[in-house]
Amino acid sequence: MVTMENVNTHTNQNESHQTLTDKLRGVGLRATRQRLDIGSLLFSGKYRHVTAESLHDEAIAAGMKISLATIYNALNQFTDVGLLREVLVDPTRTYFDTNTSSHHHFFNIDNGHLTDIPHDEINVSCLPTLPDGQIIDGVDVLIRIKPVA
Amino acid sequence: MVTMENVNTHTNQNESHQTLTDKLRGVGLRATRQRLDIGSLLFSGKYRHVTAESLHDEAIAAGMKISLATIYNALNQFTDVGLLREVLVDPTRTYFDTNTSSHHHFFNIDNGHLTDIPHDEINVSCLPTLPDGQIIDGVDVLIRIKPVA
DNA sequence: ATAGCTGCAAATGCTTTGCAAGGCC
DNA sequence: GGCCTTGCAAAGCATTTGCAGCTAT
Repeated sequence: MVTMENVNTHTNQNESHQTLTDKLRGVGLRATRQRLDIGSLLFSGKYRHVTAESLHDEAIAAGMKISLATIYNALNQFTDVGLLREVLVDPTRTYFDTNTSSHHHFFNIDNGHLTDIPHDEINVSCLPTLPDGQIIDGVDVLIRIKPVA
Repeated sequence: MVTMENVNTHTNQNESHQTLTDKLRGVGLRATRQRLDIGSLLFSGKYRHVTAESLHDEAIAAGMKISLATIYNALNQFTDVGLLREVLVDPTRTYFDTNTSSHHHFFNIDNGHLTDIPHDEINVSCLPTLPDGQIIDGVDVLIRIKPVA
């Protein structure tokens, strides 16, 4: 096997990685090269929706060296510590959302594309009483959309 | 409910199977013993939430002879023709709901239990405009609940 | 130094499928 | 009889895990 030297082969990430390092340490995770790499893809500004595979493809395309297993591990760890949020839309795969605040989604059932709906643009009046001894953990609204046939 | 006898000729079976037979034929499916059996479990009055495995366990416990593969096939066929509805709650398995009308759910994240919320007890004000050329296919509201820690 | 992380491959768990035998119409 | 359905086992997928080697702190 070929041993690669420990040099980042993709561009311009020192300063964003600097911030990411703090972000990761702040939640108790070591700032490894792999976590910094995918963190730079995920937390670069705009909110994103990814699957393990889409993120892996993207990382590989960007020249990063990271295995799919590590992507899975990182996405789950990021979710555990609140850096990401899982979105339930497709029973066959798991979507992760970099927007962890309370908001909802459009899901295009035709192409699998997810779009955010700002929290204040949806109003859910929840009249029903909860089963006894239960409290609300969260509310998810998914609006499935499709092309005008 | 217990099957009284093993009728295997063209003789009439019990009357709930009689109704089911029509129901199945009405959607273009042959009234096979297996489909009638699980239909009797699913459409016996009250609305139900099942997974392929839970329904299989139940069928076996009721003395029915049916394979898990056939359960999967039947649940998918029933869903295709509108006799069932898929509910997205758990990325690791598929839930089916015998209530196909517009309504929402409580999902107890502690034990995986699903509860219906009548349609008129939830009000979703949908202000956001849809992406161009798209129409709404459906709206799902999932309220995740948990025990009072 | 050492506890934690990575990556590969194998394992897992749910779901689907190929195909021969059997059942419904 | 002909075509659809069933059931088994095998395949398929997304995801997780065991473990040896590597790395961050």
